[in-house]
Amino acid sequence: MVPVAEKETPVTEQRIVDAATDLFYERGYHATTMRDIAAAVGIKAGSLYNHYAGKQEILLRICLETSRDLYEGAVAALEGISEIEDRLRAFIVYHVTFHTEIRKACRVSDTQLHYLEPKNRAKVVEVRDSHEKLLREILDRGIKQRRWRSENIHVVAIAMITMCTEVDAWYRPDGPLKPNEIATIYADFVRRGLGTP
Amino acid sequence: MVPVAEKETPVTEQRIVDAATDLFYERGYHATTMRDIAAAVGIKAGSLYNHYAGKQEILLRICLETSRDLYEGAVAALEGISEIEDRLRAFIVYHVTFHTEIRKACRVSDTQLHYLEPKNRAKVVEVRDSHEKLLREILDRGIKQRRWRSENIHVVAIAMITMCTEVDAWYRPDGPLKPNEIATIYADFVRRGLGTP
Amino acid sequence: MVPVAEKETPVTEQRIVDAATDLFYERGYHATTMRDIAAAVGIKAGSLYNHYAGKQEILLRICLETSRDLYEGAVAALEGISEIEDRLRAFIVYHVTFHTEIRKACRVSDTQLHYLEPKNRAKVVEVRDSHEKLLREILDRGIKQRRWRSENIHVVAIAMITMCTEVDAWYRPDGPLKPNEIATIYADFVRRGLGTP
Amino acid sequence: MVPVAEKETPVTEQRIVDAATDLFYERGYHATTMRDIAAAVGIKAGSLYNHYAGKQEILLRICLETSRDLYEGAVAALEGISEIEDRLRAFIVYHVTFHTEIRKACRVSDTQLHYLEPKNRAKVVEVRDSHEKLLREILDRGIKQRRWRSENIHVVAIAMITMCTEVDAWYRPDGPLKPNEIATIYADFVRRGLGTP
DNA sequence: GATGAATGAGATTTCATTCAT
DNA sequence: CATGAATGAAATCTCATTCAT
Repeated sequence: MVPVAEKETPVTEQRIVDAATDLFYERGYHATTMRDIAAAVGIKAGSLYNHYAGKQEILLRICLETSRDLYEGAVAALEGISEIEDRLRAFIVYHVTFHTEIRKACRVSDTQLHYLEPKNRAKVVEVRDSHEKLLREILDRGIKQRRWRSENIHVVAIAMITMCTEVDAWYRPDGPLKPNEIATIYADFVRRGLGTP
Repeated sequence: MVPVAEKETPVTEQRIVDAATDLFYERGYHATTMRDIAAAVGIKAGSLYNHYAGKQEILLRICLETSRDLYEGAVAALEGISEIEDRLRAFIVYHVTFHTEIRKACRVSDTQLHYLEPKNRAKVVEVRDSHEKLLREILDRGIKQRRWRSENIHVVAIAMITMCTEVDAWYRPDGPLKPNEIATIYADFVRRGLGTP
Repeated sequence: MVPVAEKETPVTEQRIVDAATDLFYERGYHATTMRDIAAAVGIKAGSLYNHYAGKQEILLRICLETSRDLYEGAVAALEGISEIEDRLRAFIVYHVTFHTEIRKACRVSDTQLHYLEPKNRAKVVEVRDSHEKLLREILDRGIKQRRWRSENIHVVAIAMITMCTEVDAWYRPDGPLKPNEIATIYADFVRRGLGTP
Repeated sequence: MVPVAEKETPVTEQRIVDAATDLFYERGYHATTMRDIAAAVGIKAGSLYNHYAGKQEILLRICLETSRDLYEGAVAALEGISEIEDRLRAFIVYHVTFHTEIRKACRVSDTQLHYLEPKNRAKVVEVRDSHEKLLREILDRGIKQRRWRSENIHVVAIAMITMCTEVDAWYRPDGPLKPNEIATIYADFVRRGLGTP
């Protein structure tokens, strides 16, 4: 009846994913039942299957979408930045911000990933590999330019990225610090940690 | 028949815990069945109940023992060290080493903790609080002595400890670096990261 | 718009029945879903209910139509034939031919019959009774005329008709024999089998 | 406590198979639920899985056991009989008797066979092929000895065996004829039907 | 101590059917 | 007429746990 029929987003699909994200975050994949998800959406369990083939597919969508958003956002965040230390900082700031802003989806995507069947997991891992490559390229370039200590850079890289990722484990939106403040603190910490040879 | 019956180690109890640790590590608490555990030990599911009251109790034992070992080991590692930077370094080195050496138990203890019933979880959290207090004391003292930047030290502290803990997510015993080498790298990174005001 | 609107064949109804026949034949009534049938027709499950009241009704139509066709065809095939052995032969030839030519519908009608609710099944059974009566009359008349061995004629009758019916279990249109060739072989076999006293 | 501990037959397994046979016979495989079977045995549905991996396995056991018994019994029934017509008669008599005596298992084994998954079905089909070979050998030998009409012997063979098999569709233990009486009638019918060239 | 069998509670999934659009 | 979404009932199967032996 309303004239401006906008592109009708499949709203139920989204509500299911949102509900599932919350529940997987709080209870974990296996401890969350289809009934739980359905109840959170306000439908009956069987109705979920009109939208997703099963529980796996819901988890897959969460993990895949989150990973893609993370990757594509990182690419965009680095665009146009050429100075290597700036690139590293941009990467970290984006990473930390992302993990605080949609922290539940991030946390689910990280901690429940290995409950995906191998085939599905592979799809997600592929995206994540692309993402990790972004960081590695930055670090490698920095090493070539002799900006940082190069010994054990791989270990340090893992430590650093882990630290930034795990922000989703403790950040709370009602805490005293805003996402980008935290991001700055992390970026500073990392820069100092990397030192200069 | 012979009197010299030494303290009979409850060997089956230990084998059950070991098997459960491996399985919880690989599949998670909910995806691991009592039959899985029993099969790994070489007995039947019903027999597990001769040793533990149930699945919860097995997880509880893993989490509690691991947390206690971590805490008590940290206390011991700090003993006799007074200089504040040395204490921090000792704490980190011990923390990282511990998380690499018994990484599966550590990982289970971290990631499966919230599948413990509240009462049981509380027991573990108590120990972990004691452990965290150790670090906080070190940091607080360091700040008083103006050794490090004090702004946002809480955030940095969390970042740091998280990073050291998560070593259990990627460390593999057949990798190129020994636990204490990794520990050193981490300690160095942290020291630089903390900087000086 | 044009007046010549001929008798609009309810084409979808027929396509549904045809698809259902194939599926019931291959998977059985219970293993076939409304979605399967709909997909085979090229519509969605809900649309089936614009044509049939439900799955039962589809099966009912298959069984009832097939039984009626069989019965009415048999009556027609016997028309004008008076000699008793000729009548038996005509009955068998028609029976075998019918069961080869529309073998899937016949097979469904036979093997899935008892998945009809009692009331529906009764409708089909009524038609089948009429059909069986045709054969019994032929046999009884033949016995009166002392054409065949009369001992155990009932058992033999069942054996015979069963044999002719079950042709739908193995006949394939691309086999070496045509329906009426098979029918002849069967008729000959039966005539010899019945023997003469 | 009782001394003469005989070999304890896995009685529950057998009772499950027996109950399932009755139910599959009456309602078909898909219309029979695990609960139905369990109730008939007097246990709960879940307990069935202590004995069989699933519904399939129960059906498989019924089909496989019945087919094997049929085959091995036929081999035994033919043993020591060399005259070709006697062999055919012995085969038919055994076949008919078997299908009347354990008619429910036979009927299930025949009509529900194709609800077995391909792999399982193949196991049963293999046994049935051996069985059919027995008949074919008899017929082929008879043809070589010019005992019977040889034209279309394959069609006649199928018709014959079908007829003998389908006895399980109508025989009732409380009917007027005993299994071996029926068997004799059938054998006579077939002998006459085969005729002599 | 170990075991086989039972159980009850529940999980995921399927599916015929309904109905507003 | 067709459809997408919802539903309720049920089905198969899983699993922690109990217990007699």
